[in-house]
Formats: sequence, structure tokens, C-alpha cells
Amino acid sequence: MNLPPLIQSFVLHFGEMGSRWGINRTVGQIYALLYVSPEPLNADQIVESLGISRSNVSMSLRELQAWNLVLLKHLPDDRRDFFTTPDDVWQILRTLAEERKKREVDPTLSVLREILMQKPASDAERHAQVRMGEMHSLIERLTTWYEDVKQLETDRLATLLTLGAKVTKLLEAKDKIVSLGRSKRMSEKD
Amino acid sequence: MNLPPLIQSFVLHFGEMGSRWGINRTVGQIYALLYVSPEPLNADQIVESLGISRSNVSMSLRELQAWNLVLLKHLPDDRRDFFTTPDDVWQILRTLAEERKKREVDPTLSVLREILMQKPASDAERHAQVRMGEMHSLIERLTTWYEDVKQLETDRLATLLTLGAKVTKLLEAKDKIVSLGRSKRMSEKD
DNA sequence: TCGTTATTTCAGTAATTACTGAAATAACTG
DNA sequence: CAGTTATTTCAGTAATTACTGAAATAACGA
Repeated sequence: MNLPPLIQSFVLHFGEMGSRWGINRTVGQIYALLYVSPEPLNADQIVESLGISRSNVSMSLRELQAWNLVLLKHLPDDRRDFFTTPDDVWQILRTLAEERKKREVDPTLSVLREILMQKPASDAERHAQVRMGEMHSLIERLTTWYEDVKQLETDRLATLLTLGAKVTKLLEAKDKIVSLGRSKRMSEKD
Repeated sequence: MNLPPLIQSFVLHFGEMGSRWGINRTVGQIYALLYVSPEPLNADQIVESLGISRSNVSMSLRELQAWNLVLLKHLPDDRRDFFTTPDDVWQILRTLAEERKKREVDPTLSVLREILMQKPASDAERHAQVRMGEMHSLIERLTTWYEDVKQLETDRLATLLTLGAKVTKLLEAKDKIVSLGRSKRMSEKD
């Protein structure tokens, strides 16, 4: 591996994290490298920087493309493929959430739904279904929230995050506000 | 494997998902089995149900305990260990979030912070630091939100989820509300 | 068309991770 | 204490996953 020390630490860390996720070490490293590079890199530059085989780079880039985490670019008068990550970190976050949902959450929901359709043949199965039902509705709740929130533009999403739990306090106030607004309009009493 | 079909599907699916996460197949299966069991199970019952070795069960249970995903119980006049999962799915969700944060997010934040402290020795490093800075502040934002929201009691959290993006609409109203409150207190003018 | 360059595929191998069985330890009981 | 039962440890092996190098394919340009 042939990288400036500061970048190398980052790349190595993402390699580690990669293996802690489903994604593997090389994929993590390539992603990290592209993420911090000022311009797009081609496969040979990645080979050079990370000291891994050309074929490994090819396969890992495919994987990153499958995850939609990487963009393919072309320079004029150069037929090689160059790769980058999107500039906007919020966009990256969205992509990550979307892909993980697609791979992990959706299949789980569909398995649960399918099982919940079946008729239990014993007490054990009956109890299991109840538990699966609880899990199912929790996950549904979370995904509904996610589907809702993911539509927000970045700065609204940022606001929502900054607000955090304070929202519930706002909520408590909501009823009052509503009635206040009403009463205000009606009689201005206090 | 020796389980009612409906439960078996669930267990197998969690095995799959387990390997898609960092957690492995057996760990996933054991967790699923405990999750749907009406009462706590001991190691031999797990061996029996899943058809795996006693030592594998022992190691996997350790792992689940390390994740805080499993509770150890003792029955009167029985010195064997029995295991369950918490009843409350929301609690399970919290534990999962907490553990993943601890293992994935916190170390990443600390690596990023450390790198950001260093002086860049080139343009490449300078640019890399900017990118890492963006990533760092995004992650910080998310964790701050998480730290905030995780304090909420379950039903408030549920409310917040149900509200979802509608919160931002409430937000637009916020300024009005605030100024309304202020003006109301001050002079009641309109 | 042929030669050149870029990329992918894939069989074989290396590396890692998961699992087992046997032995060790621990925690009790009579 | 010796005997019994429960649990853990760990060296060895099995299974899986990651990676490589060589060959195939693809996409040009002359």
C-alpha cells in the first residue's frame, strides 16, 4: 500500500469496518480511497495505491456499483473507466440506507408476512407467530417512518435531526397550540 | 434441525441475515429460536433444536451475551443456564442500536477525529481532511440525534415515528408559534 | 482486418471464519 | 472427599470467503 499516512489510516479503518459489515475489506478500502480522492481514479491507480490485484479491483468495483455507492466517469480521449463517490455525504447516507433496507429489511418483512399468513399447528407455533407479529409491526413502523423522512430535502432533514427529541415537547405543546390558535382567533382570553 | 416448519423458516432466515451482518449463521439462528420460544431454553435444548454441537452453542451464546441480546435465567432447583430474549421489541431495538453504535460508529468517529487533528502534508491530504470533516460532522449529527431520541420512552418514540416528516410542517409553524407565545406574553398585540 | 488497451471472468489457492470433539474447568451433591 | 452434571476452552478441521493470475472478452484505432 502506497498512500500518504493520513489517508492510509482512513483507508485501513474502512477496510476493518468493511469486514465488520457484510462488505469485505478490499471493498471498504476502495470506497474509502475514492471517497477522499480529489478526482476520479481508474482501476490501475487503485491497484497501485492499495497494492492488490487488478482482478480484485475489478470485482470490488462491481460490488460497489451494485451498492450504488460509486459513480462511473469518463474523461475525454481516454477510454478507461474512472470512479468516484458522490460529493454530497447526505446523498451517500441515503443510498446506504436505501440499499441496506433493500437487502436486509425488505426480505425480512416478506418472510415475516409469509409466515404470519400460515395457520399455526401447535401452541408453540401460535406463540411464535405472536412474537413475529410484534417484530413485524415494529419493522413496519420503522420503514414507514423511513419512507416518509427520506423524501425530505437535506436541510429539512438536518433540521429534523437537530430538533431531535425536542419534537415531542413541541408535540405536547401541539394540542395547546391548536386550541390556543382557535381561542386566540375567537376571543383572545388568557 | 428439528423444529415446527413455521419456526424453522424464521430461524433459517435469521441465520441468513446473520451472515449478512457481522454476526454469523449460528448466532442468528439461536437468537431467532430464543426470540420465538415461549419460555427460556437451555443449551441442550438449543443443540437439539438446531442440530449443532454443544460447544458451538456455548460460544454463540457468549457472543449473544456480549451483544446484550440475550438474558440468562435460572429456574429453581435446576442449575443449568436458561436463555431468553427480552420481551419488549422496542427494548431489543434499543440494544441493537446501542451495540452497533458502540462497535461501528464510535470507533469511526474516533479515527476521524484523530486524523483531523493532524497537519496535512500535501494537497491530497488537505483535500482528504476536508472530506473526512464532512463525514465526521454528518456522523456527529446523527449520533447527537440518536443520543437525544434514545432517551424517549417507548410511546413517545412511537409517536415521533408516526409523525415522521410531518414534523417539518409543524416546524414551519414553530416560528410563528414562538413569536406568538412571546407577543402573547408581552402585549397580546396581533 | 489485426494489434493494442481496458476490463471481466473464473479456476485454483490463500486466508479467514465457523464448527466440532475431546479435554479441562467449574459448580454442585451425597 | 469422590462422583455427577454443566459449561467452557481450544486445537484441529471443515466450510466459506477473499484474492490472484491467466485467459477470455470487449472496444477501440490503424
